[in-house]
Amino acid sequence: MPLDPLSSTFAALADPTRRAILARLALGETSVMELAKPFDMSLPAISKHLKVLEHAGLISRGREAQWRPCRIAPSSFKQVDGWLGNFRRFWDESFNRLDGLLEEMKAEEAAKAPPHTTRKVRVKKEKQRGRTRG
Amino acid sequence: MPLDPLSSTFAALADPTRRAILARLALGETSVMELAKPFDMSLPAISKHLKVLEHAGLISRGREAQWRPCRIAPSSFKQVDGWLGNFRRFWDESFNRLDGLLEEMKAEEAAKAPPHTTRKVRVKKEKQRGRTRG
DNA sequence: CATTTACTTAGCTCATCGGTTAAATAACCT
DNA sequence: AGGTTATTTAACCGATGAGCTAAGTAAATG
Repeated sequence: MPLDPLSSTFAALADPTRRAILARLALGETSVMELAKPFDMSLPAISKHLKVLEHAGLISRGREAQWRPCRIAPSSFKQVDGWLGNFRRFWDESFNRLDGLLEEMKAEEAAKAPPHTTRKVRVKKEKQRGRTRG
Repeated sequence: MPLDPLSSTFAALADPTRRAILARLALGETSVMELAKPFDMSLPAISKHLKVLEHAGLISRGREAQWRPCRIAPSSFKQVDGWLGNFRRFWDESFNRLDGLLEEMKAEEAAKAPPHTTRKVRVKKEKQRGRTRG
């Protein structure tokens, strides 16, 4: 019984070899041989890893003569990011819209009031770092 | 030999029960009993899942009388998000620089109307993080 | 056609994982 | 103290996962 897509994807990402393969592929499409080079591991092992990555939707594979070039496939990454988004507010303080609005209001206010509010402004800027929606 | 932190975290996320637990915890801190309720599963099983989540740095646990309240812990989420960031350009079109510049230009153009002094800053941040609200 | 190159499949081992039940621990409540 | 409630630990089991070697497939090349 196959796992749900998100589970397969996370499972695929839970292996350092596979993450290293993805990191290499982020630099561009390449062959299995090329991908295998950095690892002290048999070729079949790499082949399995690629199968796992493919099944997880993290890579796709083409055919060029005897080579099977691999490349990053976006969709599963996107899904992981989407899932992670449900929790973003826990670490990205400025993610929350209310927070964002508040910060903005403070900024507006601080923009009028000069020097003694500097500290507050700096705090605000730090919180705002990473705020991407609004 | 324990896995590297990122591997443990991804491994922890690769289970639907554990992701459901996290989803519940996103609504707020709660007890093991409460967390176990939705699942057709023994309590020890849940206890194990929580141990995995804790070891993965995804939750932390307190002590209140006989309860061990669980809550989301931000750090590992953050790390996952950070790792994912290396690949964001593959699915988030507005992440890449050219696109970002384009967005900025558009924003500048559209800036005739709205009365925000902080506008420019916000656009810039958006470009940096590469995420815009669609 | 035979060989080389690039991979994949098959079959094995061993460790880990997700689940179980039964028993242990811990704190509260008569 | 004795019991109830909340949770963990122990011991086990079947399935899966990551690695191996050896053999199989597929396409270019001598």
